Parts: sequence; C-alpha cells; structure tokens
Amino acid sequence: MNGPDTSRARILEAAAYMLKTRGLARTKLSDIAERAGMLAPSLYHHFRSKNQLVEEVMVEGIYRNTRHIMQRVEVLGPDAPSLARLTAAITAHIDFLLTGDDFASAVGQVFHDLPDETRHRVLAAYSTFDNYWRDLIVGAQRSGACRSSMDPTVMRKFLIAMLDSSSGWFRPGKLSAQEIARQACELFLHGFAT
Amino acid sequence: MNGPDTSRARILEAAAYMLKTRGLARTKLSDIAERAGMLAPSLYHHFRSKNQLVEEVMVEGIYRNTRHIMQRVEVLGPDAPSLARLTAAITAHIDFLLTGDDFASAVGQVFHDLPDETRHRVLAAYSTFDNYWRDLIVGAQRSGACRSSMDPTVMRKFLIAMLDSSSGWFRPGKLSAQEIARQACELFLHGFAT
DNA sequence: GTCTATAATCAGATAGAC
DNA sequence: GTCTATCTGATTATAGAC
Repeated sequence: MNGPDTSRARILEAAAYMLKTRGLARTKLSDIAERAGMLAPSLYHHFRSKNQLVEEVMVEGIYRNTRHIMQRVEVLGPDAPSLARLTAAITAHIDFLLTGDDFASAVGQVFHDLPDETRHRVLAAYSTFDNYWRDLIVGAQRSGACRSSMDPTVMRKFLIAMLDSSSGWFRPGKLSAQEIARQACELFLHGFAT
Repeated sequence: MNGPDTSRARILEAAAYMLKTRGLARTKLSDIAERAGMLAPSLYHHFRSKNQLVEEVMVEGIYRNTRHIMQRVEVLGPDAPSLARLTAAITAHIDFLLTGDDFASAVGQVFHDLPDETRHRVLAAYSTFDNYWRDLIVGAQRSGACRSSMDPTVMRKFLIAMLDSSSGWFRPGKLSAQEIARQACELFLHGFAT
C-alpha cells in the first residue's frame, strides 16, 4: 500500500499545514518534523533544505488548485456560457481553500515572503494558474457577459485577493464554504448595491 | 523645526518602507538603520527591540489610515447617502495605500507574521478601523442601498482584502490610483457582469 | 546619539552512530 | 530512515568608548 515515499508525503503535508497556519518565518523545521512524527534532522533525508521543502509545497499547492479549478470548469463542456464558467471557477477555488487543502492555502499565505530565487521558480508554476483566470475573465468580456470598461488585470487581482483571503478568516461552524462561495460569485458578478 | 525625535521619526519611516517592501522576516535591523542613515545598534537608543519598532509602525499605520478614511467620509456631511460614503471610503483607502503611505501598506504586508503577543495589541488598534467599515457596510444595507441578502462580515473581509492587495501589484505608470479606485468602487457596488 | 566591538540566541544544516 | 550531538551562520541585542 505504501509507496517508497510515505514519510516524504507526510512531511509535505505537515509543512503545508504549518505554512498555511503560521506563515513562513514562524514555522520552524522542528515544527514540521514534530507534526510529521520525527525530529528535525530527519527531514534532510528527504529534502535538501527548508527552501526546497517550501518550494515543493508551493508548487504542489498551485498545481493542485489549478487542476481542481480547471476540472470543475471544463466539466461544463466547451460551449458553456462564460458566466457559468466564471461561477464554477470561483466556487471551485473557495471550495478547495476552505475544504481543507492546506497546500493551496499555504501558497497565498507564504508567497510574498519567499526568498527571491525560490519565488522566481514558484512564479513560473503560478503563471499557468494566472493565465487560466485571465482567459476566463477576458473570455467573459469578449462574450459580452462582462463589462469591457473594467480592466481585466485589475479584476483578476481583485478577485483572487478576495478569494484567497477567505482561508484566513473562515471559521467552520459559521457560514459554510458553499455559502461563502455563493456570496463571492454574487459580489464579483453583480455587486453589493441593490 | 525639528522636534526632539527627528531621528526617531526617520527610523519609523525607514522601517515602514522596508516592512511594506520586503515583509517582516526579510527586513533586518541593519536595513532599517541604513535607510535611516545610521548603524543597527543605534536603533536601540530609540526603541527597545525590533518588535517594539514594528509594533509602532503597525499601530501608526492603522491610525493614519483610519483617520484618513474617516475624514474623507465625514467631510460629506452627516446626511450623505450611504453609497456615497462607501465610495468615498473605498477611494480614500486605495488612494492612501497607493499614494505612498508606507505605514498603511506595511500593515497588510506584515500583520500575519507578527509574534502572537504583538499581534494581540495591534489587533486592538485594528478594531477601530474594522468597526468603521462595518458601520459603513451595515449602514448601506439598512438604508436599502445595499443588499441584505449578503453577509456584512463577508462583504467587509472581501472588500478589505481586495483593496489591500492593490499595494502589492500596483505599478506607477500603468493605471493610476484614481482609476484603480474607480474600478474598485464599480466592482464592489455593481459587479463585473453586464 | 551614534559608534565599535562583542555577546547571546536561535534556527538551519551536517556528521556519524544505530 | 531516524536518531543524538554538534557546527555554522545570520541577526538581534548589549557594553562601553566617543
């Protein structure tokens, strides 16, 4: 049942959890190790450095999230209206962040503290994600469903910031992930005013 | 012309700039000192520790930003329609972030890495800011200008996250702060769809 | 009030036993 | 593959001269 890297995977999950919860500077290797059931030096059997470990978490988080969103959009079929595609993407993103993918949440939390060199490589992985959103937004404008008077880059930045923030303030037991996703769609597409 | 704490003020400004630009973990005391025209140990004549210096930057940033927003809203007079008040607040916030107040930008950048004890105190200062936005939003709902079907807390979190993000991606020479503010108002109040 | 040492701390990383 | 022990390096912080 276990592949050759069970403990490697456990370490990555522990790291993702700690990074999402406490950020980069406040997570020590010993915290990650403890959560993975071992001591800090053992991590070096699986990863060359803290940076490499963090980088893998980031890239994995971006990859998982992108793939999840794409699936939930593409299942609608190639002829789905662009607003339906946008709605599916927003809902998928919130869902994924709030329903326990620590990797995806860690990305937003840690990205801006990454050392320059690491950040460049992570940025490359991020571009797939970013481009997908750009296409959804530009597509919605081209189809006439969204306003061309709005700058698509600004819309994307605002939207992603808004969605990403949710993993920082979401508390289970209050509004559900579904309800938050619904409000995000409403707000982004139709606004708060009556 | 110079009060008793000119260099103290210079240090705070240097710290705000470094914190907004590089985040907490990546700003060293020596960076702050250099920007203030002195060497790291000299900072200890003015501040007890890095934490205390950072805390003062945070509290000052929150205070300045809150005061700026309140002024720009209250100048409309007590009978201004609630949408005008919201619009003024959004515009003021973006303006303040993008037109060079490093203290305000540093808050969003650094807040989540603060050591627990510091963060608690900063959070107390933050509540004035937060409550003001809450009142603007709830007021707009009560007046009927904004939809009661939306959760006011979620709207506030989404709005502030969206606005705060701008200091991270704004680049002078592209869209102006005014234009970004306009798009933020449009998006938040009327949405992106046609 | 700012400097030149220098100490203290702490976290990342390595060596080598088991 | 994980441990104990140790090293290294970076950064905060202190002592004390000027």
